[in-house]
Amino acid sequence: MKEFGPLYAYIEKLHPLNEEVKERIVKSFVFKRISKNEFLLQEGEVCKFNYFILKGSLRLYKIDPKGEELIRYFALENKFVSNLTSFITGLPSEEFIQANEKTELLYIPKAVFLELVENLPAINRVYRNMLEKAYITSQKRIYQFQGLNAVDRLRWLLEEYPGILSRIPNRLVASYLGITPYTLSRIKSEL
Amino acid sequence: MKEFGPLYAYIEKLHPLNEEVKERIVKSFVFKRISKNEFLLQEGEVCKFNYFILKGSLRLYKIDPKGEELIRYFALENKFVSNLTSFITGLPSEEFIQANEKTELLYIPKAVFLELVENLPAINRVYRNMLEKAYITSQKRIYQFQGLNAVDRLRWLLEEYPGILSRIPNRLVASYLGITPYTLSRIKSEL
DNA sequence: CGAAAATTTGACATGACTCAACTGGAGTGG
DNA sequence: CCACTCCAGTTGAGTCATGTCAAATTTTCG
Repeated sequence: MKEFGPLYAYIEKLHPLNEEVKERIVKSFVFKRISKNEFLLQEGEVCKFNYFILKGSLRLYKIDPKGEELIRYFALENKFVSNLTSFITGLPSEEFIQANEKTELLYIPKAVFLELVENLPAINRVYRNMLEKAYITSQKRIYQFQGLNAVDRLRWLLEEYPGILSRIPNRLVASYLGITPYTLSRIKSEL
Repeated sequence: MKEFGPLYAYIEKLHPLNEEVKERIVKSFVFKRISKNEFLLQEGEVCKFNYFILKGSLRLYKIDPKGEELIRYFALENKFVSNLTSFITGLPSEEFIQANEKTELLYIPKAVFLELVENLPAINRVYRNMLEKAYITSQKRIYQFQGLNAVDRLRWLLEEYPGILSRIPNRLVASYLGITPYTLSRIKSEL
């Protein structure tokens, strides 16, 4: 089960793991390979899984009334991701989760995950950390939109996600930044 | 203890209350009256309380490098509020919490609150609901910044907080919307 | 290799900002 | 009760950042 290395490493940064716990983890998560543009979640569906990304990347977005894709989050390697709102409440998602590139991940069904959260302190810690990080990330992003112009947002992005421009289509990055692809193209030269 | 009516009502929407639990609540929260512009939390302090607003309103904001006040949230009557990030992590706050007007509130120390969260299902439900709402609100706000222009943001605000313009100084509302007071003044006529 | 999509670039339009001047109301002291 | 001051809010003129649309260029991928 060599795929589990990155997941163990992730968890061990939060809480120590022993062999017994590792075994339960191996039994609970499922490996999956998806291709570029494949969906993990569509608008209107309930998010029933939690995903850990091994390789590749996903984006979370919603379609606005004009039909534009508004990207809220890029999830890269070694991140847990799901639509937390739908995952928590059991209500239909307003967002899509889609692969930007060929992606490998481990996923765990909600019921299994919640059971581990109850019974394994390590996973309880993981969940709490997910919620806290999700919240803190959201707040940073609000301030970024509220306080920064296009150039500074790009600078900020490049610190958070170095090399993202050579990896993710710039039209998607532009959406994430809340600017047009034309503007992104222009400000890249001012970097 | 007639001050507790609104708090009971708030909790009872989430979980039923009996007399015994109400008593514990009365013993745990403290009533406080603060005047306009008074601070509940300053940048650099650790947020050690959770507040429930009975009357009046607060704002949560941070000061950006240019010295501008960036308002992230207005908290009105019948809302719980605190700097969740600092409250949860115990790290110093990057934000201020300040009264917009004369305000009456109930506050509870973190340790007492967490003890109630552990022991009273009603308060456990309250905490979970706070976290979920805080997260969901953040996401809505991200999409609002990403997808809406100044006029549409104002429309959105007036749905969320009807009558806010006659209650909170427009210069603060402008900051919340991420626009200048000049622009706010102009777009109000287009409403 | 060739078609389709992504990116870049130019010309122009426009939404929002800046700065300064003006208006009006709230509070204060005589 | 008036006059004065002090902010908050409004308004006008000019500027700047970003958007729009079309065309040229490059990249991607079947």
